[in-house]
Amino acid sequence: MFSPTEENYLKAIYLLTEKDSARAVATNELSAQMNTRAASVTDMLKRLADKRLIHYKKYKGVMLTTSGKSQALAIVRKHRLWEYFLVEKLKFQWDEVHAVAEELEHVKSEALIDKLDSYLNNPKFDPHGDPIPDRLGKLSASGFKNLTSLKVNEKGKVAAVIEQQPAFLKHLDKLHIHMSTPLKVIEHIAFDKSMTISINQTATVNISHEVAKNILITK
Amino acid sequence: MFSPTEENYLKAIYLLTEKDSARAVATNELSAQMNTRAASVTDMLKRLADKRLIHYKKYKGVMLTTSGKSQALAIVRKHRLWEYFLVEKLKFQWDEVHAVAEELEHVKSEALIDKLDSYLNNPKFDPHGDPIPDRLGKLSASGFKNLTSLKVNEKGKVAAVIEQQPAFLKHLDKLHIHMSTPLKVIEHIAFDKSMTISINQTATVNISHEVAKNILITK
DNA sequence: ATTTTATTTTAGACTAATCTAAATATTATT
DNA sequence: AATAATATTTAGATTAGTCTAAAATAAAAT
Repeated sequence: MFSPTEENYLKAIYLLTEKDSARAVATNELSAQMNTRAASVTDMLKRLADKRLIHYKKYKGVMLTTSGKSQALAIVRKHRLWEYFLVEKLKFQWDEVHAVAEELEHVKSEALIDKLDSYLNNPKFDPHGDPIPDRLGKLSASGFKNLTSLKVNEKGKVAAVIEQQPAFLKHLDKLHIHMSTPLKVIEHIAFDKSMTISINQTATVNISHEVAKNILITK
Repeated sequence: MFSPTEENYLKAIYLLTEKDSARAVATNELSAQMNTRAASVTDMLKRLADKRLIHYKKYKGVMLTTSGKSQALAIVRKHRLWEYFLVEKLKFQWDEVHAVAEELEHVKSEALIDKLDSYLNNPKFDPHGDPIPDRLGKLSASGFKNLTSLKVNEKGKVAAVIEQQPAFLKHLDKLHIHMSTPLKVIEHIAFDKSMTISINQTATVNISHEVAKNILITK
């Protein structure tokens, strides 16, 4: 159907607009996300536009068509299901699974993914808290808040993380912050936007804005 | 490390010489196995020879080097472990798994395969009865006999099948011949080399030489 | 409203893997 | 041993995906 490279471009466009699917993605944004040169992106955008997977106007950036979005969701579904499998069944750490899932997501078999989904009991969120689209591309609405938006004394549990680099995830491990860990805001430091929080009612630490903005919270 | 295509050529050479690793594989044999033209095979053989994965003399065919063989065994290991996973855990039929495993075998992660191996409790044979190499490339010796070599009244159980095309496997399903099914030879028909056998002490049927030679038997 | 800077696109080239058609080797047959 | 048939290799082309360098466009700054 589509090559792994085409799939990766579609996925990248989707992920860059996951929060705001109306906006256009710039060529340079994509080249950064894909680790390629802008010229290569332009080449690929022409091909994807020919296949009616994206809306593309020269110099104006790119958006997914309905068909492109449903393709992208299918790939994201595969990626997140495999991540869930790797952590739940094969006992990988949550910071180790991304690279492997990048490869597994391109294996082409509807039956494989549907059977994997059943085998895992149709999980709704992957190990990083990201929603897993169902066969039809539907996402469970999360209603998560960003940690930075909580007021002093507000509490919540870790529901998801945005950044998924191993370096970031290992940092959270060191702080004993995991999925479902209870957090409470002690203080916002205006000077550097950092926050003091209590973790699991035991430790109290200061975390940078950079870290806080990558943590999503639920009740 | 190696491209999926390079891996496929190594695997093909290995499988063609699994019974007799001393013999050379001809270009045309490989082109048939890989569904490509002989000219493409020649191109690839030059590349594999440059990488010291095969011994190659123009017009004289090809053999794996020690390094090529250990690469090939690693790929065969992945293929057969994934087949086992697909049948045992995801409940695929044994005739459905080959194509999917062809893709999964190229996913590059030592950790993935080792963890999968443990998760499956280090199986020694795949769903078709073929031995699964261990991490070091070692195979469990099977000592299976070909069904065609059994004498009248000799008994045994199905231990493996050679041909793995869905059409063949479905034919066996129809005859209720599966892994471990007890068989007994009733008669050899000299005229067409077919055999009459009893299956599971219930049915008695005649099977062609073509079918019989693809079934391996153990006690 | 120009000019400068940044972004994006085009032009042309490269590699891996494939193909067809033609040339060359090997093997089999008379 | 010469010839015919088969197998293999070479030559040259093609496609996907990438690159660098240069040209074109858009956005920002004066």
